[in-house]
Amino acid sequence: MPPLLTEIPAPHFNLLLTLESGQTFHWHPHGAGWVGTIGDRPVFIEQRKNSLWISKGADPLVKHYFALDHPLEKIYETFPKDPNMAAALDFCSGITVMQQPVWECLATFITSSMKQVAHIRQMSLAIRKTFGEPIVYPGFELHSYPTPERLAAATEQQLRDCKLGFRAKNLLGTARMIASGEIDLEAIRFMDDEAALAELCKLPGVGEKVANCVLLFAYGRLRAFPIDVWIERVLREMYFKGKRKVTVEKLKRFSSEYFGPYGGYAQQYLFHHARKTYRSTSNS
DNA sequence: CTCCAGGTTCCGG
DNA sequence: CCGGAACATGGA
Repeated sequence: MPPLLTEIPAPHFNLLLTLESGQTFHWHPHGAGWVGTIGDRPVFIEQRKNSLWISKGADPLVKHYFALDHPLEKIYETFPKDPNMAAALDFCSGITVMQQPVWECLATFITSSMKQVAHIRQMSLAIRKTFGEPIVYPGFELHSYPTPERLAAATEQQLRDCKLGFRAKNLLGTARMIASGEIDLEAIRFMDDEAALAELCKLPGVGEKVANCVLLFAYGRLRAFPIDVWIERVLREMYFKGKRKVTVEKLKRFSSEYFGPYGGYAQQYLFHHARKTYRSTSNS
């Protein structure tokens, strides 16, 4: 076990569920905990009951990254009271919507289109290893996520070698627009949700779904509601069963109202619940 | 082998 | 405006 750990309180938080909920893709199991990077720092983190034991000095980073200040109990009170939401909450209680570095989150979700979580992880780790800076942690080869400038200087073929396929062109194009200053990720912080969404969608490979993931997982816009294949399935089966001609537009309008001010939380819980229970309950 | 995966973009009607 | 197809790759 790593030396020099600090204990910080984390009531209501569930580290295992949060790391497995498809928000981030680069953490490695280590002993009873995990090793990974937050920004350019190596961090060990392990949960014991209502506490986290983390690398000494990493408190501020960990608290922010895992959003330990989110008032989960109050957030749950805002969820709609229906059987589907109740089942998802029961299954996912303790998951936080994380606050990841913006560029890292954006780049990772650009590579996520039409990919399973396991594949996203492979691509993410390959990009880090190929282009990122080595980060020292005994027993692991950690790397930072490469900057937009670093990826902007890469070739499309180098990115394809990281198994990105057609996504390589999108990630490269986005990295170049950000490195050149054409799009300013920091300026987006000060925009309202609608303007921020539109700005992100100017980037190649970024549509509404990816943009909403970035708004939710990196910009802390907890109302953002990404609709992917899983959520679309859940919405149609749970809330529009048997209805004809339910357009995606209809689903968007419904979910933006129905799930309330913490719609992004509701979405994340519905997503994780559906993904983990689909095969075992729907058919076999 | 076939199907599908935390989509986006472009094209024809 | 709309539905459909192309786009790469690898688990299940």
